[in-house]
Amino acid sequence: MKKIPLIVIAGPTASGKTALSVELAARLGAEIISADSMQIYKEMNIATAKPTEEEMRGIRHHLIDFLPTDKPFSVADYCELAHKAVEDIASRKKLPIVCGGTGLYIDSLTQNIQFEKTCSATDIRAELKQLAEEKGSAHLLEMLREIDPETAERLHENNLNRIIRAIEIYRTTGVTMSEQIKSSKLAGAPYDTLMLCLDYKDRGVLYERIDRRVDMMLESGLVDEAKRFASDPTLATSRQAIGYKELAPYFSGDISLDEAVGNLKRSTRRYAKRQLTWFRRYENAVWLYPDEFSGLGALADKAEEIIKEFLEGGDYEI
RNA sequence: GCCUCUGUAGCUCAGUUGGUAGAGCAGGGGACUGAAAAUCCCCGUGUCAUUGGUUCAAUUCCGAUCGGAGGCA
Repeated sequence: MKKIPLIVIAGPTASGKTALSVELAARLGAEIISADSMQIYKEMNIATAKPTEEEMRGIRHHLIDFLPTDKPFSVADYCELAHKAVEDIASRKKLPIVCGGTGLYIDSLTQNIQFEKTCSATDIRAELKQLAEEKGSAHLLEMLREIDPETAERLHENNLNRIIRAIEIYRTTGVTMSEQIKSSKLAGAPYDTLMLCLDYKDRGVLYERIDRRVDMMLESGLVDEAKRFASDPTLATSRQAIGYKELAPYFSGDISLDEAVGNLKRSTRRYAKRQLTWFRRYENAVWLYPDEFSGLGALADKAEEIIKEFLEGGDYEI
């Protein structure tokens, strides 16, 4: 059976993914599927740098701006929706472009990771967290060792979130994490994927873009937006967004706005670095460096050339 | 002009009673399978301002020079 071709545009925050993906979609008649764990939420517009109507230039975008901020969401949910979106786009003979900075989402989609059916496990999570506070995270790691020694071996004692998650998986599904990982790979890759990654030859240029973008967010009203989300403890996921949690200490009067903005820029830089670390392990990725091109047009020319070459090699009905 | 203090990592500063140096922050690298913008791990060679002297040995002691800060005129 013929596979669906999938173009992925990945890169750190503020690298110019949105502009490039829209330009390419316009040229190729494609549609865009976002792979961004925060742009999924409604109302969180400024901090997430969600593309505006103007920036989308009439290109159809999937999986942005659809979820209420109090709703939890997970990779499994993302994969379910994203696979549907890919099928939908392909059925209309259009090219799907996945664009985003959430590496976990990109990998789970392109590698077709299978997730066990399970409901939310917030009660188990809370119980384990309580236990960790009483007996320490080393104790939880030992508990995990009893259940799943292979996973316990890979996890660092301090990485409590992961330890809890591994125990949680076993308790809710009866399958250990290492078993789940093994079986999740059996399905194989469902798409022919072309991975385009953005980075800057000069890291300083990326960091300047980040600083500038944060300043623009502030001018657009980031402080007001953050006020609505930063101090609401019921918003488990959405309030973790970079841009909200850094401003929270300013709202509580603990630090000045200048200091909070400095922290926000630093958090964004560190995030960009983590994203690059994730993408660097892609073996077949084609890397593009915007600071080596004269502008968006030239960058898109190059990307378009690579994509066309890729599509010609596959005899697709797109 | 005189006096005092000061010059060590990108920044703020420790330190070596003389045997060429280490913290915090910044920064860099890495991991990643249901919270992932989350979570976690690892990484410190730098003309110790310049220059002359004392010494087996000077970043450390002494002198001069050049920066910086403060005080007195």
